[in-house]
Formats: sequence, C-alpha cells, structure tokens
Amino acid sequence: MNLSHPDQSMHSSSEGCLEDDKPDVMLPCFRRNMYDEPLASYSNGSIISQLLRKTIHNKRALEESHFYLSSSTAADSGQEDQSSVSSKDSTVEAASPSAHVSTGGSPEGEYSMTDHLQAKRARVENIIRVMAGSPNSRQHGDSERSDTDARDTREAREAYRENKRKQRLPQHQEHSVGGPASRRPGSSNSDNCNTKDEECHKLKEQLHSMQRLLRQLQEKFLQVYNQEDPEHDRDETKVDHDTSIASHYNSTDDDFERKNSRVTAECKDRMKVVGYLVHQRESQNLQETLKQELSRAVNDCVDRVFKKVSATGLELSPQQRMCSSPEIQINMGVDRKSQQAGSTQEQPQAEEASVKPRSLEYYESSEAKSPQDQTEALSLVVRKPAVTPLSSVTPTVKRPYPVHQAPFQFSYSTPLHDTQILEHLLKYGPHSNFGGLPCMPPSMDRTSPDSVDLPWDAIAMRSKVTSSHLGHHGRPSALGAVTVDNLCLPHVKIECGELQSMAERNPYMSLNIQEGLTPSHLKKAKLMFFYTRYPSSNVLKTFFPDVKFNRCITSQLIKWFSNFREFYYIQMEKFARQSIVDGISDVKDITVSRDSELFRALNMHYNKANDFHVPDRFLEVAEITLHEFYNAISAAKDSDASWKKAIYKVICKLDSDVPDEFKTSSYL
DNA sequence: AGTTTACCTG
DNA sequence: CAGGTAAACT
Repeated sequence: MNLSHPDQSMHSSSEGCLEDDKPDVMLPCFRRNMYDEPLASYSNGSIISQLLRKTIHNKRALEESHFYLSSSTAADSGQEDQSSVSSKDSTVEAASPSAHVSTGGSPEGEYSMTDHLQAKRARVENIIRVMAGSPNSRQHGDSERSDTDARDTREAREAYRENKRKQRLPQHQEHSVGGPASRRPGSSNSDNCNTKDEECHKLKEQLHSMQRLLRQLQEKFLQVYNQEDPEHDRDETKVDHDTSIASHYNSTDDDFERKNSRVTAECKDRMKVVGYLVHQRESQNLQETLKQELSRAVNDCVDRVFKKVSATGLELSPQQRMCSSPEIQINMGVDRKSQQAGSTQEQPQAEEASVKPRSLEYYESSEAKSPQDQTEALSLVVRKPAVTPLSSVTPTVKRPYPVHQAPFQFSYSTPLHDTQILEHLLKYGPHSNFGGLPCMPPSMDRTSPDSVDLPWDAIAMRSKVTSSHLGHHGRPSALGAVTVDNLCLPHVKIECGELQSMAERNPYMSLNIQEGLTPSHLKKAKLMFFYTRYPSSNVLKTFFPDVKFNRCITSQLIKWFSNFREFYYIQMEKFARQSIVDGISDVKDITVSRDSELFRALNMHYNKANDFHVPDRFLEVAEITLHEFYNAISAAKDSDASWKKAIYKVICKLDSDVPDEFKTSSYL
C-alpha cells in the first residue's frame, strides 16, 4: 500500500490516470500523487518523489522522516529501476510488486529499508554490468549502495529482479540512467531536505488548489448535464439520484439518450463524490433558466413562422390558426412539463404520443378518404392522390427551409384540412388534364416575369395564391385543369421538414410542395424539350419551382432530358437514313413540317395528347438536326465512332428560352 | 472526386 | 423510362 503504489504508478502513470479515472475523483487526496507523476520526469522530479512518499508516510511516522527521506530516494531510484525494467513484463511484473509489498512487513521503516536495500543491491550489480554504457550516471548510486549492502537478506528475490534487469537492460538503460541520477543529488543531502520540504509544501499547495479547481469543474460539468434532465428529482438520495438519472435517460428520446448516455455514465460516478446539495441548487437555477430560454425561442420561432406566412400573402384562416395552435400548445406543454419534477417515465412517451401518432392518425384518415392510387410502374415518378398531402411521406426530414424555422414538427387536426381540400376540389373539379396550357394567349400569362429570381418558397406561395385567385374568378377552364393537376401532387420522399409541415397544414401550400417528380413534371419536361434540349440544372430548378431539388431529383430530371435527346437523335438518324434510302440527294429537299412523319413521331413522344402547340422553332431545330445527320451520314462520317458528337455540338447551341409560363408550379 | 453525357439494356 | 457503364469534363 505504501511505496509500491506510487512507484508503480510513476512508471505507468498514463495507464493509471486512465484506469483510475473514478478513484481520481473519489479519492482526491490520494489521487494527488497521480498528478505528481508527470512532474517526476522533469527537473524537480526528486522533490515530487519525496513529496509523494512523505505524504504517504508522515501520518504514521513523522519522526522517521529524516531517515525516510534519505532512504526513500534510494529506494525510489532502485525501485524505479526495477519497475522500469520490468514494465515490459506484463503479468509477472504486475504480481511481483504486490507480493513484495505483502512480504515487506508491516512496519513502515522496516519494509522500506529492506526493500530499498534489495533494490540498491540490484542496482549496483546492474550498474556494474552497464558501466560501459553510462559511467557517469552510476557514480552516486554506487556510493549510496555501499552502506546498504549489509541489510540484504533475500537472495532469491534479488536474483529474480537481477535476472529481469539483465534481460531488460538494453531497453531501459536510458531510463534507469537518467531518472535516478538526476533525482539523487539533493535528496541524499539532509541540509537540502528542509528547503526541499518547503518546495514540497508549495507543490502540495499547488496540487491542492488544482484539485479544488478540478472538483469545481466537475461540479460544473455535472450541473450542465443535470440541466438536461427535466424531471430531475432532487429529493432523492444520492444513490437513488443516480439511478433516477439513468432511468430518465433511458426513457427519454433515443437520440438524446445516445448523445448523453456516455457522459451521464461518467458523471454518475463523479456525482457520488461531489457535493450534491450545493450543485443541485445551482443546477436548479440553471435548469429553470434554460427552460425559459427554450420556451422563448420556441415562441419566437412560432411567431416568425406565422408572421412570414401572413407576410407572404398566405392568410391563414382562423380555423387554420386554430389547427396549428394545439400543436404549439403541445410543444409548450411538453416544455412546461419538463419544468416540473414529475413522473419521469411518462413524459417522453407522452410527447411522442402527442405529436407523431396524431400525425399518423391524420394521414391514415385522409388516406381512407382518398384511396391511394400510387403505382410503382414508374419507379421514381410517383402518383399522388389528390387529397393526400403526405400519405406516404417518409419521415426522413432533412432539409429545412430557410423561411420556416420552427424547430418542431407541425401537425394539425384533420377535419378542417379535409374540408378545405374538398372545397378546393369543388372549385376546380377533379379534372387533371394537362391540356391547353401553352395555347393560352400571352395576355393570360399568369406569371409575372419577376418570378425567376424569387426563392423557391416565395414562388410556390405566389403561384399558389395565383392559382386560387384565378379559381375564384370562375374560369377554371384550362388553367383550372392545370391547377387541379397540382392537386395530384406527388408524395414522394419528402425531405424538408418545416415547410413541408406547413404545407401539410395548409392545403393551398401543399399544392406546390413536392419532393418527387410526378407524371405532370414529366409532361412538363417533355414540353420544355420543345424549347431546350440541353437544359442546365439551373434552368430545371427555375422551371420546376414546385420541386424540391436534391441530387437525386436533379439527376432524374437530367436523365429525363437525356432520354428525350436519345429518342430525338434516334429519330433524326432514322429519318436521315430513310431520306438517303429514299434517294434524296439535296439536303434542301429535306424539310420538317407539322405534317412530317418525323414531327408526328416526335410530337407523339413529347406531346402525346397533342394539346400543346409546338413552337415553330422546334421544327427549325429538328430540320437542322436532320440535315446534320443527313450530311454526316452522306459523308460517311457515321463510320467514326463519335460521329454524332459534332451534331450534338451543333444542336446544343440551338436551344431557345423556355417561356415563362413554364416557370410556375401552377403551370403543371 | 464528382458531375454530365452518351450509349446500351431491359 | 430507368439502371448501368464508360468516357469526358471540371
């Protein structure tokens, strides 16, 4: 219990610090020695070693201090040599010191004397063996050991250590040489002992203060983590307190638990030592403060969201506000509940039950009213029932919208929402045909040109308002059909959280918020192909404002146009070759008109319903493309593997701007 | 390294 | 139309 431990820890300080983490806190006074260990390797390492031994022994034998100091240093050097030598020996070494201690005898001085003498003897022998390697470092050791050889009584153990030293010498030569040698001067001198004692005392003071600081830090740490324990029961006893914390974290949100369980476990042990009464009082105050701040933040977020909504022109009806309020109250209720020191187990579950299951309930109910007609025929293009805004929404909500910063999920009661959707349906009818759109005269343009640079949500909201506004004007004809088509929105992979939730709460908004690409989008893309064959991703984002773009969606849209091009070029090549086969000798004889078979094929592919007036420019481009193919094939360039690339290069420059009508989501 | 494209396939 | 791949490009 005495010397063996400090010496051992001195050589395995790093391990000891890590392994003895808890004892460090629980036994600060003892742990203080551990803090000394790193210092031992420095210039005043001898002071530290003295301090260590003194603090251990001065309780029992103060009068022996003088003798002890002189001998302990010798023992220190000797034992350090031993342990350092044997540090590489794993199991045998671990057992030997303890056995040594037990046999060392109960009297303090006796044990230390015999032990040190043995160590010194071993050291002398060791020095003799390694004299050539480190001559100067052994000088003091020799003089010290000369007066202790007589007390050596255990030859067997000596031989054991000696062997170990012999084996390990080359590796630890530097340690055994540098450490003890640097430590020895002064420690063997009794005059220096007093001054060293003062140094020791100062160091001790420093250590004490540092330990106090550490304790304070630990307390603060505990307080911080206790703040996150909403239902902290402060009347529990120490042990119950710990268990209650553990149980609470087990019962809380999983994510939260994962984040804090480790720290909680660490804190649990420390809490047993730290004064609870004081820090609990402080932590209570912090807890209250944190909760108040959180509540305020939530309130601010709610206010901002609704302010934003109203500012965008989306006026929530009182009913809608009522719809949203319960959710807010639920959240606030949870917050309030967290302030109470109540039942710990039921709180998180209650929160879950108040939000998520309700949402599911709503989705299920709405789904029942509007049966799901989703088909997987199109793997990524999914149909969405007209009245189901979020029937199969994946809960993986990732991307937050910048405008809506509410940190919680909105949900709302179902009846009002459904009635409003029905209202909307009654206004516009269930027709979902896409036809007639582009044929509308320019005066009927529903979009303002400034919509290009508007943020996504602004466009979405504006377009929604526009569509509803037009609907009120009672001319649902073409536009109405288009708008209703919006009602058949996709319910694919909804990633955004807040705005999506907002949209769910507002049927008008939900018209314009989609995560996936719908058949309507495909239709629109095909029509856009009449204008642009190589749309940039920016163009796509501009003209699909109701689509929440992510990597996947963008790739899908790009792939669409790639497929469009593929078909387009295949047709071009086909008809070009056909022209050659038909014996057409002059390129000028090849024209593309609306009566052309080529155009019919293309129109059948991109405008199947034939309800879109294909721009003349597309006919020109098609003609140019056909000519390019004809010329290339005629020139036998098709023998080249990449003969089409030149044509692509030409065609890609023929893109024209897509009309603004395509920019609005209501155009779908 | 990631994106885009053409090409091929089903 | 989507998946896969390879090449080209950035």
